Amino acid sequence: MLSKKTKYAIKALVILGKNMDQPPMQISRIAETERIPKKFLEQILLDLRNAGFLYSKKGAGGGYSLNRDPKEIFLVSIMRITDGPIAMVPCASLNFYHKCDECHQETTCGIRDVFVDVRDATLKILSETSIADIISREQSLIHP
Amino acid sequence: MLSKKTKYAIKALVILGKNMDQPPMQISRIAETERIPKKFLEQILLDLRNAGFLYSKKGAGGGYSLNRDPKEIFLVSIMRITDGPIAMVPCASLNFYHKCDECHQETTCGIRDVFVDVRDATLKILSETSIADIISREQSLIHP
DNA sequence: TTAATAACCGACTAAAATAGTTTACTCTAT
DNA sequence: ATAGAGTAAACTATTTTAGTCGGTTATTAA
Ligand code: FES
Ligand code: FES
Repeated sequence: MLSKKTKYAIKALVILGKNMDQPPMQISRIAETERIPKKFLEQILLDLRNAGFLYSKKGAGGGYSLNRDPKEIFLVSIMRITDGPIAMVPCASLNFYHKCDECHQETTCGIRDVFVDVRDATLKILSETSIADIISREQSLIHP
Repeated sequence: MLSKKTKYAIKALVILGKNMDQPPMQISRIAETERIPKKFLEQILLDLRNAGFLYSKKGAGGGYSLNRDPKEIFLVSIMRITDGPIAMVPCASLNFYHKCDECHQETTCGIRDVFVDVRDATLKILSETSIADIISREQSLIHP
């Protein structure tokens, strides 16, 4: 299951993606419109900022805005920041690899072999889908 | 991440799949060979039995064996028993659907739209891969 | 028929991950 | 100066996962 953290992150980025040409938006405003606990969202946006996705400005009139084109922010990158690995077994993870403590020898593990395929299929979609894509998918769903 | 429960379930079914023509195998033997906590494995095998995948026999000389062809036991069915939903968001689950409490209207949700695609890709692999496939993949990995 | 074996069952506990909250600090515009 | 708004670390609560415990029931073999 996707964590709430990841879901909130995507929602925040989508809102900021629709806010591109306007002045920065405050955490409290995002939190209110999406009904996300403010302090929790604060942590999440900070992570995204430290990862380079967001620009932030302190003080009056400050807030957050996207630091790059929403077409270039892909779900896979967000999920790696908020949830960590994409793969369902640690031994199949590209960015968070570690040995499975339950399996004796990973090179001949049939489970790993299957879940590498699952990872590839998932990764293909998540690394092709951007915040801009989510926004345009929502548009298509509203006006079919 | 795949739970240990699911991983243990697959491992147990693989062992039993290799044991098809022999007398039933005891929990304790499976637990020892795969280093799975016995009492935990007991629960898991019981679930698989109640779902109709295993045959069990009590008393001396008893144990567990597969109740059907390993070619007909697919990962998707096992995972649904041990972990529940395949989809990463509840609103995209076929067998364990429920509303997302974070999203206002599911019909126009862009996140859901993407994760339905992810579910389909995952589901395709998991519903095509059987215990027999895992066994033969392991053979291929051992003798390339 | 009794003892041993092995699955069955429900309730309990421990540990880890997730989802937050609290408190205090720093920067910026007015 | 002061109010607005992000930064940061530490703390707490809740939920999920991963087990454990103690006893019951069915089957076989001596
Ligand atoms: S080695 Fe990772 S699943 Fe077996
Ligand atoms: S409705 Fe389920 S992710 Fe939005």
